[in-house]
Amino acid sequence: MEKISMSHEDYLETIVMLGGTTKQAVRSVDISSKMGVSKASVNKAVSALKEKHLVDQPYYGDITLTEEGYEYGTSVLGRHHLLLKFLTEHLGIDPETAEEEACQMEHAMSDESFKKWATFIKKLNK
Amino acid sequence: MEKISMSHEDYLETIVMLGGTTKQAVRSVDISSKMGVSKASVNKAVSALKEKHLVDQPYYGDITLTEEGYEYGTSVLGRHHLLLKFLTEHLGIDPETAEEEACQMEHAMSDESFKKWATFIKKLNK
DNA sequence: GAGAGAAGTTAACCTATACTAACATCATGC
DNA sequence: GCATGATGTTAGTATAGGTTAACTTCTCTC
Repeated sequence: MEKISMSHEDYLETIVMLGGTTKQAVRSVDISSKMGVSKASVNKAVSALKEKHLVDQPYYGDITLTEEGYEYGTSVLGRHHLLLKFLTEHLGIDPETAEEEACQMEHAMSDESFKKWATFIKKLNK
Repeated sequence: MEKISMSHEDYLETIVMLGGTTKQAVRSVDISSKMGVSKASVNKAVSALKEKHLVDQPYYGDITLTEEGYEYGTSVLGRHHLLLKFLTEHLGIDPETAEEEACQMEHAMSDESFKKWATFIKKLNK
């Protein structure tokens, strides 16, 4: 899986958060309001993600994920949840701050490292 | 302390890594080679940091940090070391990967959170 | 089925950050 | 003390990611 920019990772993650899959479509305007960016920005990002075959979207139509896009978005969201859990439950950081920090940190974690994080956190819970 | 961009944080951090303080000057070309960016990029970034009173530099002269710049750079470097230690020693991530990931994550940690991280890691070592 | 408002698109623009190339200044060896 | 190579500066360019404003298309209600 080719690495994409943090910004593009955020778009994929948001689409998954909104329930997007290869079947379930998501509206541009919902991405826009969820992320707090303009409709134009979503349009631009989605066009780029189309080029990379990570999302599909017909002209003036709703957005679905490709297999690869779904996998990518899901993995980003997984890292997000893991980090959020760690920051709040184990470090005691307040939820809003943890949310922000997880949002940044999730982009800096490789698949390899994710596994190690997961193992570590599992052990902590025992 | 006003928050600056990740890129500018990297420049301050690098200056501290190279031994820069309020007294000890650092050369532009050394920042350039350490960071792997062009001399022109260093010049631009340093100019911006001068405007923010985080570094000092006379025309064609070497770079020193202001009190505030030193404090900022030191704190970024501290977060870097903490994360690197955690990623390598506790998660078992290999040093190169850990270095890269710490480099990204360090920008997503507030002072508040840093303290919590430090406390947590101290406990792990007991 | 036509009009109005919501949603999507496009064009033009802005900022941050990088680059290269050309130029200016410094500093060292002879 | 001056030429040359190293260092610093500036100008012009590119790309990524965002914006607003104007336009197109869709959809829902009557």
